[in-house]
Amino acid sequence: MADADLKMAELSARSGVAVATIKFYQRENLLPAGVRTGPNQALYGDAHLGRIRLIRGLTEVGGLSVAAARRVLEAIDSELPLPETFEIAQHSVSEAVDPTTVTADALAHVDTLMAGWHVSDDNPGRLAAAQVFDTFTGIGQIDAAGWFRRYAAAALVAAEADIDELDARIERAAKAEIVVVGTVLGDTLFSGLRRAAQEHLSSLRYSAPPASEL
Amino acid sequence: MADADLKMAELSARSGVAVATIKFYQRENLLPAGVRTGPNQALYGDAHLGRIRLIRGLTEVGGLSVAAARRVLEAIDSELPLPETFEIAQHSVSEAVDPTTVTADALAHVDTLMAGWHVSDDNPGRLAAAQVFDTFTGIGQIDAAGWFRRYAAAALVAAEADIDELDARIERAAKAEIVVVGTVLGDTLFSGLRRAAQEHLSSLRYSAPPASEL
DNA sequence: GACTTTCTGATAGTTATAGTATCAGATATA
DNA sequence: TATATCTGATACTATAACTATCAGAAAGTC
Repeated sequence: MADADLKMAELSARSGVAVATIKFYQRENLLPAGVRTGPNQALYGDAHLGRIRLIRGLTEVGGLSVAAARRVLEAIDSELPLPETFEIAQHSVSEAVDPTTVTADALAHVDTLMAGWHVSDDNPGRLAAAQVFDTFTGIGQIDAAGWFRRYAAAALVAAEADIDELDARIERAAKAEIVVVGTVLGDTLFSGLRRAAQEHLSSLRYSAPPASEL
Repeated sequence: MADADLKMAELSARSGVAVATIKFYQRENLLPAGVRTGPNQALYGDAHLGRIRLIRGLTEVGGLSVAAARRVLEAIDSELPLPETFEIAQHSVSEAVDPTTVTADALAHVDTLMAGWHVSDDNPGRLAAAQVFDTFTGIGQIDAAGWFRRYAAAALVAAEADIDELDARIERAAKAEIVVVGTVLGDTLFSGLRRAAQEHLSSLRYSAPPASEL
């Protein structure tokens, strides 16, 4: 597919994003400038269209702020080693948790869930999970049915899928993009599928099955 | 534990939330007024402290907006049947997806993942998952290692844990709270644990294990 | 019992985010 | 030639989530 040579108005029409918003993304360094053909003319290609779609996916679907989207896009564009790209993506999907605000008890419980896992003490996910534990117990709830342990099992399944999907890519650019997209959109995908699964399981458990299934 | 009879300054100190912010939550109907002891005096109890902790958990840990937090708190306080409370919680954790913006292809793929599940066509999670699929394919990525299918399996594990945790409660108030907290904080918990699992698995796969483990 | 502190609800102001809108000049198109 | 469209720069807007100030009134302190 050859480059489409789009003008700004066409780029806007095809992406469904307003011209002023595209200019805003350029100002914010999320989107490179077009190919200049004069002091006030420029052309855009399929790469720009794809980038706009990625930006909207990260912000609208993934819930990233524009600032966070800029950080992960820079990580994709850079020639950083993959583990660094991974780390930037991980830090961008949620705010950093101040380690002093979580209790030692919560961290101990989370570490029990992750027994046998090789996870560094300052892994942001470990702290976030501990924060959930503190909130849970802080409002007087207890984990009566192994909720935390079973979420750890689910997380392991998803993380295996993430790593396998990464392994299926050969080029660095593709790997970097899947790291970012998988990290950011994985949370959205999971929460959507979990909501569907909740409806399924609660209808199974609390409703009488239709006669045809008896 | 008897009611603590806190004044505003003490409530603020114990919760770690500024007085002006607590007043803001009262204005916004997230937090009930205290027990009046005069035209410009009032006392607060443990219930207020717990409610503030719940508000902060929903907003800071769960990422809910104040408006969304108000909706789920109202659902907890109401005498609505549990399925309705569930639905309000589900709709509050993420923005509604316009069904006309997702492709039929994406919906078909998502429905394949959920084969055998009893899920209504307008389940918000089904639409959110389809939106992720569209974003994924829209930037030219393909699902090379069964990423979507494996996420569906993980979601089922988590949803089972959710339902079992709900079943472990007897009183309506406790059930309503766990429905909301589980729905809202479940996403945060999963994403944290997934990030930890990613570090674990990538260290397993890409680093030489220490000599002691050989 | 005077004096200082703290309380109340009401109102107004602040900061950050994510765009939108307008403009002046220059270029493309009919 | 006339109209439409482009460029970058600048200014404006809307919303969210607080945060600050204020005028009484009550509480605590000596």
